[in-house]
Amino acid sequence: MHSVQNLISKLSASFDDLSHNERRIAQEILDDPAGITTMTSQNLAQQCGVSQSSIIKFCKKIGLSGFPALKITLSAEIARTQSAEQIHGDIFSNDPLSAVAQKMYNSKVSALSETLKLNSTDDFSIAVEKLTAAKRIIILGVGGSALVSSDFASKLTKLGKAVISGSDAHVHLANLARFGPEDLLVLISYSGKSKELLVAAEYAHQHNIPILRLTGPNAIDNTNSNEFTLRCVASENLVRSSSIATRTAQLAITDLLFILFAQKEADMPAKIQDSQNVVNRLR
Amino acid sequence: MHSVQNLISKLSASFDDLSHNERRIAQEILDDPAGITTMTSQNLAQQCGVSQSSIIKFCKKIGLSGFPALKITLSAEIARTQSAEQIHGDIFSNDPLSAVAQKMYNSKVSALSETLKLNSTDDFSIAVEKLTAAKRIIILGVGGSALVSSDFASKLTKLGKAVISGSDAHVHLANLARFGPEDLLVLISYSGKSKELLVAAEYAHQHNIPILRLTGPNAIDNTNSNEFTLRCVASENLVRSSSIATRTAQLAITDLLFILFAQKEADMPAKIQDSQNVVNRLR
DNA sequence: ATCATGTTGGAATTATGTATTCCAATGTCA
DNA sequence: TGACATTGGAATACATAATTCCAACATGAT
Repeated sequence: MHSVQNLISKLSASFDDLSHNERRIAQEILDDPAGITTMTSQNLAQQCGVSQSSIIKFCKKIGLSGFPALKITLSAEIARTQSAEQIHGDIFSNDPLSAVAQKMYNSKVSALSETLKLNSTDDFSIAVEKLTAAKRIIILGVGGSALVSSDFASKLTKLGKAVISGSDAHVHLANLARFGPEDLLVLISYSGKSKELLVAAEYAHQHNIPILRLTGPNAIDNTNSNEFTLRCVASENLVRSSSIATRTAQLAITDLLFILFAQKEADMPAKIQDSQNVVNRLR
Repeated sequence: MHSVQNLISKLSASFDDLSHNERRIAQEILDDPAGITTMTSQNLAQQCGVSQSSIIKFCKKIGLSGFPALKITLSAEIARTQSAEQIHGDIFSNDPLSAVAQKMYNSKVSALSETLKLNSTDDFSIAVEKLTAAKRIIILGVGGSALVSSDFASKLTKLGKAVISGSDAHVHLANLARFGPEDLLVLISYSGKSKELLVAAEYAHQHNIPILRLTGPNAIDNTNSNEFTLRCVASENLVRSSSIATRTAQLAITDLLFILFAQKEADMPAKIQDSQNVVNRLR
C-alpha cells in the first residue's frame, strides 16, 4: 500500500522537474483533479493543448499503469481528503438543532466504542459458545430492555434456534420450569435490579440452568460458575432516563453476538436469506 | 439534501429487488469492491459467470454512466470508508473476532453519520412539528421495523402523547378508521414496499390523514403534500438481511425526533422521570 | 392450456477510448 | 557541424466499453 501516497502533492512537488508539456498536464490535473475523473485522455489532451499520446506517456512517467489508473487514483484521493475534512468538521452545521444531533451522535458512538472495549474478545467467544451449546433459550428483558430482548430473540430464531421471548414475565417463569442444564437463560437489564429477573435468576440457580447476563457496568459481579456476564456502558446525558444510549450499547452486544453466532456455521447467511424470501412474498 | 448516497449501501439495500444475474454482480462488487477497480468489464463478467453486456446494463441500471464510472465511484467510496475507519481504528486489537467487532462498529457509525447527514435540520424540524401538532398518533412498522416502531411509541407515550403501536396491522387499520386530519400516521419501513403500509397510506390519503414516513434511500419520493419523509441509509454488509445497520439508522432518526420533541417542552424531562419513578416501584 | 406481452440476458457488432510505434523536430555537447 | 539524446505528435494497433438485436423465459390475461 506504499505505492502512491499522495499523487497530488507528489505532482506539485516535482512540478519543476517536468518538461514544458508535462507541466501543462500536471497543472491541469492540479487545477481540477475531480474534473479529470470524468474525462477521456483525448479530452484532457485537447484541454492541455497536447497530443493524446503525451497524456499516456505522462501517466506512465508518474508511475501509473495508464490513464484509467490516473482517474481512479485521483478519485480515491479526492474522497480521502474530503472525508477527512468531514469527519473533523461538518457532519453537522451549527444551528441549535444540529448541536442536539451532534450530541446524540457522540453519545451513541461512545456507547458503542466503550461497550465494545469493556468486554474482551474471549468474553464474546464464551458467550457465543453458550448460545451455540444451548438446546433452548429464554431471553428475558423488561422495560427498555424488552425491545432489545425481542430483537435478539427474533434474530436467533431466524437462524433456527429455539428461542422464547416475550413481554410477560410470568409466562417466562412458567417456561423456565421446563428448562434444564442443557438450556440457557439470557437476562438483559441495565441496572440488574429488576424483580422479574432476580426471581428468574434465583430459579435458574436452583435448577442448574446456565445464565448469560447482559448488564450495566455497576451491577454486582456474580461469582456463580454457571453464570456469565457481558457488560455495557452508557451515559444518558441527553434526556435523562430515556435509555437511548443504554439501548444502543445493549444492541451493540446482541448484534455482535448474533453476527458471531451466524458466522460460526457456513450456511447461516442462506438461512437468513430463506427467511427473507418468505417475507418478500408478502409484498 | 437527498443526493445520491453511498453506492455500496445502495446495493445492499436494493439487493432483494435485483434479478438473479444482477445479484451475482452485486454480490461480487460487495465482496471485493477494491478488486473491481482493477478489472475490466470482461473480467468481472467472467468472474460472475455472466456476459460482458450484462455488466454494462447493470451499471446503467444503478444510475451510473458506464463501467469506468463504476470503478471510479467504488474507488472513491473505498477511500472514504478506509479513511473513516483509520480514524476510529485503534479501539480494537487484531484477532479475527475483533475484526468482526470492528466491522460492526464501522457499519453502525457510518449508518449513524450517513443518516444524520442525509436529512437536513429543516427536515427534522418539520417532522417534530408534525409530531407536536398531532392529536393522536399511529405508528406502523412491520418486520424489523416493528421493534423500532414500538420503541418510538413507548418513548412518545412516556411524554404523554396518545400513541397506538403494535404488531397487528389489521388492528391498526381498524384504528385508522377513526383518525382524521388532526391526527398523524407514522410509517416505518426501509424498502417502502410492505403491503400493510401501502394499504394504510392509501387509506390515509383518502381521508386526509397526515403521514410521516421513515424510509430507506431508495423508496420513491412521495409528492403528496400531506406526506413528509425522513430517510435513512444503511449498508448491510456483515450478515445480509440481518437489518442491523438498518435498525441502527432508523433508531438514530426516531431517537433524535424524540429528543427534539422532549426538548420542546420544558417539563418533559420531569414527565419521563415520573414515568420512571412509577416503574421503579416494581423493583 | 395458449397466446400476447414484457423482461432478462447473451452473441455479435460497433463505437470509443487507450496504448504503441515510429518518426520528425528540437535541443545539447564535443 | 555532426552524433546523440529528448520530446512530442500522427498514425496505428489494440483493448475496452457500449449497443443492437434476438432468443429464452416469465407473466398475466383469455
